[in-house]
Amino acid sequence: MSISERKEREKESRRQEILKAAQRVFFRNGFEKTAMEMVAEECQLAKGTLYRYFKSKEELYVSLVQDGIEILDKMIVRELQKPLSAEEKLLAAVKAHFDFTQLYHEHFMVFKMIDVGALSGKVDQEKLDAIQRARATAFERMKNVVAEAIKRGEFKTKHRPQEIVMMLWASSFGAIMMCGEKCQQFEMFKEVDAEKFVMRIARGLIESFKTANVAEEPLSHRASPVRTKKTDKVSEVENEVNI
Amino acid sequence: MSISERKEREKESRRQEILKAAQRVFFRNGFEKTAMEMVAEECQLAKGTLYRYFKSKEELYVSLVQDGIEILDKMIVRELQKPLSAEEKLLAAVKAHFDFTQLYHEHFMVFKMIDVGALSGKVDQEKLDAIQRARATAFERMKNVVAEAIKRGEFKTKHRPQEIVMMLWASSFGAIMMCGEKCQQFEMFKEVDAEKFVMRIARGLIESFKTANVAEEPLSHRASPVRTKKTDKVSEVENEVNI
Amino acid sequence: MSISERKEREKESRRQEILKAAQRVFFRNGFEKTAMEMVAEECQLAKGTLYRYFKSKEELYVSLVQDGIEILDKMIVRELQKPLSAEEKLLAAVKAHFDFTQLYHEHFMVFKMIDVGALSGKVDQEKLDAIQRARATAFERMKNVVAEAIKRGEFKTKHRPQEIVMMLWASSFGAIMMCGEKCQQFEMFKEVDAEKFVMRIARGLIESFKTANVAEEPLSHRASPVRTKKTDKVSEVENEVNI
Amino acid sequence: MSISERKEREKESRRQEILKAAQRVFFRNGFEKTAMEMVAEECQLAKGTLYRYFKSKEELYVSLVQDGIEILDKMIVRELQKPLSAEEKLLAAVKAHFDFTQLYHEHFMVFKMIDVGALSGKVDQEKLDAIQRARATAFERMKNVVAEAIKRGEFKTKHRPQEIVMMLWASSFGAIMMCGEKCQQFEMFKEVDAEKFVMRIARGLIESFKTANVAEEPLSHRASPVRTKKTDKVSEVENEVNI
DNA sequence: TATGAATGAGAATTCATTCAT
DNA sequence: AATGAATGAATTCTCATTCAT
Repeated sequence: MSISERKEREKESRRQEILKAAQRVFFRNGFEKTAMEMVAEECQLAKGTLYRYFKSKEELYVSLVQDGIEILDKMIVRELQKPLSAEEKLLAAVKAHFDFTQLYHEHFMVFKMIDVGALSGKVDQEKLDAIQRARATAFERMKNVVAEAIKRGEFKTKHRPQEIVMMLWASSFGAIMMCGEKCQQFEMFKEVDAEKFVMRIARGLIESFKTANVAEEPLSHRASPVRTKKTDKVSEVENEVNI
Repeated sequence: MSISERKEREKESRRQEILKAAQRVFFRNGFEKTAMEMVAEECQLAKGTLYRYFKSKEELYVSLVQDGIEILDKMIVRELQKPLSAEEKLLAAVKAHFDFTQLYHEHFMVFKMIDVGALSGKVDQEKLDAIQRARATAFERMKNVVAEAIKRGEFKTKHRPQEIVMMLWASSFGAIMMCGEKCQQFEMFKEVDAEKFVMRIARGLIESFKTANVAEEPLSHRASPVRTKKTDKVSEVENEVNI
Repeated sequence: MSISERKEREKESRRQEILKAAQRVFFRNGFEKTAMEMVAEECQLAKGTLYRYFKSKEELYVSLVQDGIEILDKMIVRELQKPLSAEEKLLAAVKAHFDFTQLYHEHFMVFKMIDVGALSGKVDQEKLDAIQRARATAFERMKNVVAEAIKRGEFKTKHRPQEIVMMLWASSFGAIMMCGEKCQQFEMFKEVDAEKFVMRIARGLIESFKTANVAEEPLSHRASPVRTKKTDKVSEVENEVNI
Repeated sequence: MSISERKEREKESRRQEILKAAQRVFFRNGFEKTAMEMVAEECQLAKGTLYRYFKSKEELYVSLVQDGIEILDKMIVRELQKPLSAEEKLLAAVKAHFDFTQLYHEHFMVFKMIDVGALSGKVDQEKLDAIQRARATAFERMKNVVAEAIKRGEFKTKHRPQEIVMMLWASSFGAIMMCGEKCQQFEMFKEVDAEKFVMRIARGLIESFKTANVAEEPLSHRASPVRTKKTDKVSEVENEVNI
């Protein structure tokens, strides 16, 4: 067995090497601007070899994501298992999310591309669904933490636990994204300490769940879309704005 | 003069037509998957003609972004000019940001996708700078609103006005993005009313600027980077996580 | 109009040029061994240009066939319209078929590949069907000739007209193929005069339709397949044969 | 010796296994669309192993052909040895040819597809010569049968024995091919009983060798090629045809 | 002897950009 | 100014063959 075992392990380790290289290259250039040739060069292999391990460029890319999700999930779950208050747990989870993005910067880039929808159509929906499911796990745990906090009276919010987690997640995500190196939207974000920035937002938000200061209305049931004047004519837009 | 004037106006209007078409197509397909041919078809012009108005695909794309930013900027500034409290103004600004994304969905898509890094060299730096400047305007106005609020004691935060705005902006951005149709990350975001969701986050955050409940530490001067153990070896990562 | 007309004509003539070049190259090398690059070189165009006229290698190839069928069809129909006896008409049709294969050698190659099944799966079935239909026309006319000959007593055969034409066609086809330059099955075929060879077979066969010498049984309704001992084991085969 | 003998036998049997597998796969997909990997899988061996037995893909393919030819040859010769009239022998030979194509369908497929020209350089000339020689054997015997028939007055033809066999062979080949499952040329061939169809043609042709009804001119020495107007200009062709 | 990982030349196709008309 | 035919570099993916183990 040891012989086939060793081969198996070698094969896996080669797979990992490719993933590592792919990470670096995809990160530097983005999905579209990365050629398989570049990945091959990065890991000192021939182009064809990549296809022994991943059946297409997309598959390679998505594998990156799957690996990443598992890591993120573990990092968050680990925090949630610690004996802390709900607030502390949630903050720890946000911190884990943040740490993940810093430690595994490249993985985060890949997430972002998915979130931005840049991959839909390019990859088997099946595979994307699998990622969705994997991603939901950490989310589920956080929901439980919130549910208990509400039950215990630690949180006074009228929102459903799921909504609480969504708010936390969405704002952290935005914060992390804005502070990212590649995000060129605003120069000024370069000046802040990303971690503190993210955590401050989370704390602020959580505070609003503990007190009953903020007027809360139900968030679900997407009432009526604001988007009444859907238009794509630039000129009309201009007028509208100027009035 | 009237003859050259008319020509000028015609030229501009043709430019706008191209931009409109480009918007639609870039939105539908993303930057990479959009061929100039497609844009040409969409606006019933020949491919070659596009190059009379925009010197490259990238330039066309960036012009789209610039237009969008200007619109967004105007929408925000308009709100800030209204006679409201600081909190109300900020909420109105967030609302304007949200409305923009709904009204000018395509423009927002284009924003999200932009990776300015990939454009340098392909687009005049001048143009890129113009975008940065445009983006900064609304931001600046919001900063002023916050500065006054702090001065008046409406906000009790220790953070600098700029940081307040950044927090607001980042979390709104994250919220809007997560609720976007193309965002594949979590199904559950489809269930919420995007506007209420975004505004609830903003209100929660602003609340934390008004009270002094949240422990605040300086955000700026990225003290020491968290990212000490930068690594790209997936296997090591596993270990790290499991301990 | 003359301007767009001229352009139209130029476009068509360019298309024809490509077809001509493709014919030569596909003939020299066969479908699989022909690279688009080679076709491009042959007609002094860039690779990409080919794709303006034919959307894929297969499409280019099949277009060759379609053109060829039309020509063949015309050649045969022309013969059938002459005021001749049934026998003479059929012989003239066979001769036309033969002439076609000599004059448009390349086209014939393409037919052969279709007949051999080398294309199925590679080209839209729809397109192949269109070819079938086109091909059936000449056949239909020949059937009518035979039908009349039988009615008039010129032919004494008990077979249906369709079967007569099939026999004639099949044996001519085999003869033409065997005499083909590329057919390496037998050296000796190089020694005969292809035309005489083909015509001699046709005459012999037709003779057997005129006299009632040959025992004729119904050809239709594929009775029971001979293939009882289907096997693909080479070794068993050997044994079977040796006994 | 027994040990090296056993080895030898094992080696040969392994070779046969590979051939069997190759047959199946080449038949299913054709030469070009068959990857060595597929053959390897089919016979549960590693790709590299195939190269111990056949020095290239082409060589493997040609070996298949060679095997097939030998089988066909044996089948025909067996018939010719029976105590029958010349006509009966020839018909039996045609029947054997037909049976071969039904029994060893895959082999026949391989025959049909072979384009020996494409193989020169990739396969030992020696091997190609062996094939030519193998093919000639059955042919030679049939020639002898015909020669005797002519001498005995059973056949009244003026053609040389070789030509008679060629005619028989070519028309049978065409008939068999047209009735083949993969032949896309004409739907109608599906309706006939292939065996009866082939045999009817053969009988008709042989009949014309027995009587002196058909005007016979020498077939050999390809007098003057018909193909005088060799052209590859499609447009000229059109004109030619329409006149 | 058998394996199967690695190779790298090569093929089809796309598309931004140019330029003659 | 507008056109759209032509270009050819670039990209993804395949697969026959080799070779270290």
